[in-house]
Amino acid sequence: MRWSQAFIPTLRESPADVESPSHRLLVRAGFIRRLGSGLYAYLPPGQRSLLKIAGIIRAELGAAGAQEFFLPLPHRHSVGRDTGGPARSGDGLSSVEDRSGPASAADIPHEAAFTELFRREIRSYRELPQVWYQIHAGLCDELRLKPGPRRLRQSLRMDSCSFDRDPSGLDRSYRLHYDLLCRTFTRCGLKVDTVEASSAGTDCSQSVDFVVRMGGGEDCVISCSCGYAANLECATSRISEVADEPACGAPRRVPTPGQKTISEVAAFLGAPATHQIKSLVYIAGDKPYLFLLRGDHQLNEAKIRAFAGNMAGRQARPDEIRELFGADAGSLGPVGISGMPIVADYALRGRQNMTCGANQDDFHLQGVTPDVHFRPVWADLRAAEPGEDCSRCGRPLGMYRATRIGYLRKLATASRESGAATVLDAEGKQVPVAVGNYGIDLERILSSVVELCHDDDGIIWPGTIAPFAVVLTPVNYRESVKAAADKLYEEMQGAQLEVLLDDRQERPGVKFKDADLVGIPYRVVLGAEKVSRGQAELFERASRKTELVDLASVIPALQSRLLGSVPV
RNA sequence: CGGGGCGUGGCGCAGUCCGGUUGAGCGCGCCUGGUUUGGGACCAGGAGGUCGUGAGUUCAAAUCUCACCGCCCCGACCA
Repeated sequence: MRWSQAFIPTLRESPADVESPSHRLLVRAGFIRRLGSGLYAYLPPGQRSLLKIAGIIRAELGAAGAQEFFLPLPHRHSVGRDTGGPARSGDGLSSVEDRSGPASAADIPHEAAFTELFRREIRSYRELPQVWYQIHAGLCDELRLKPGPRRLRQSLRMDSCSFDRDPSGLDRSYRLHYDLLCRTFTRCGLKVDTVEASSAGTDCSQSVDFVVRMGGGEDCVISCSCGYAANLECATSRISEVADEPACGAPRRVPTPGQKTISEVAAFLGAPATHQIKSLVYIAGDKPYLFLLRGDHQLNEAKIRAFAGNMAGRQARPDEIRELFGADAGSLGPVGISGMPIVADYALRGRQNMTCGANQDDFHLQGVTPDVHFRPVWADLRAAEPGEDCSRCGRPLGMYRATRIGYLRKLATASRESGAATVLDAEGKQVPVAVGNYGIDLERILSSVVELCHDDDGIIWPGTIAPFAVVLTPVNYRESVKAAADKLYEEMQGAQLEVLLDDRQERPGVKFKDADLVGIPYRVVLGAEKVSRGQAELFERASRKTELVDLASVIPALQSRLLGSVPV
């Protein structure tokens, strides 16, 4: 490609509203442009890199025996309804309206389409295992969009499904994908961590996220030196012990005028936060839920989804709380409450003689004992926090921010009913198939690499996903230098090197700055003096080191370096 | 969905409070000519704007009012 003909619109200055270094560099280097909130166009350099990533994924999946599909995007109601359930507002699915009907889900989970095909076409256990995948632009109805290429209405991703005849087969498919994702990320130049992921809402028995550590990441990971690592959404920690005074008789109602928060009540009644019950009301699917925690603990909202029909709950409004409890939020408690589920965190189990709201403004109850004065459902609701003790080894937990770029899920076969994929086993009986889901987000790979691999001058691509392998930079595109550049350009193309010839009528400084910004791994510089001696400069972007090479050995030198830079 | 902010050549901004000498400017980029040519050159000339859209107030609106649209931030936390 000749740079004079290429569309690589580099910018000297940064646009406003950049949210991260990767966002700024991808825009400045001409890889992406925003077309709307959460909508980014990938320009030719960006598309080239995305295709490189897709190529790596296809190669790894192909080597593992997976087969690629091309699935339709705007499914009608019928597809996915059986298996994926109806599209609900706020469930992360976009919807569209068209001539053939009212709003229909525009983005049924890929496993719904795969499962549909499987049910129609696969009959016998002898046809298993199957691993099916597609690489496509999926839609996502983000509640909160952010500028930058990581929270999008649309994202390019790989989704795959494995179908096995039994759990041990699923174990193999899962392991296959685990290894394959690891190799894919490594080849893209990323170091990844695997962390336990929330299984809420996805109905799965095992769930792992692949994440890249980075400051601006949208996920939090709780981790421990013993190897425990989990997404904050599902992380746990050891519950600190609290000693209780023995309970005596029925709860006592005490006046607490104007005392609403946990800390106010603690000061007023002398009841420490650890001896209080925190009562939180959520509404999900028009139904109220009462969640109880120890006063010093925080609710993890991701964990409550399992109790709210997997729907996104919201905190109840003040008017709803008053209608349900006859009191305001500062005076709520579980005693005497019926007509709604009461879910209590494990940290309250076995406790006694605690303090909570009396469901009457300005009054609290003391001497309340769970399982005696109210009967909750027990669950893990508490948000783990850094500094608490690891539930495995007892050492203090750490936390870091990260971006999720891939996942593995084993679907729970037992709970799959009418929509389940089945086959006939050796005895001719219908048996459920063990299904796994796996995914990779290609755009996040791209932006994560830039986030982690750049310097003040621009992007530093790993050779595997760079838009071009080498940029050929004649200092002046004239006379002997032009002749040498044209000749070398032809030879590089003949050698299958992805070369960009900077034939623009620009000063050398502009060419160097642009090449650094775009981040092309190698640069071959041709200047009049060196060319007259049959030499060229070979510049490596990552190390910023230059060496003199004979013109005749430029191509072999590049080839050996590029091969060396490809891991696995 | 709630609260706040912004919208001025391709990009970044000033001007808006206090309506009128501002024929709407500046930096970067872009075009032409010339001088340059190893890390974002210089000189001269030039193109490019429904001041987000629509209505209103006024002798007069980028500037004041209302509505709508778009975008950004914060909150509700989503894959």
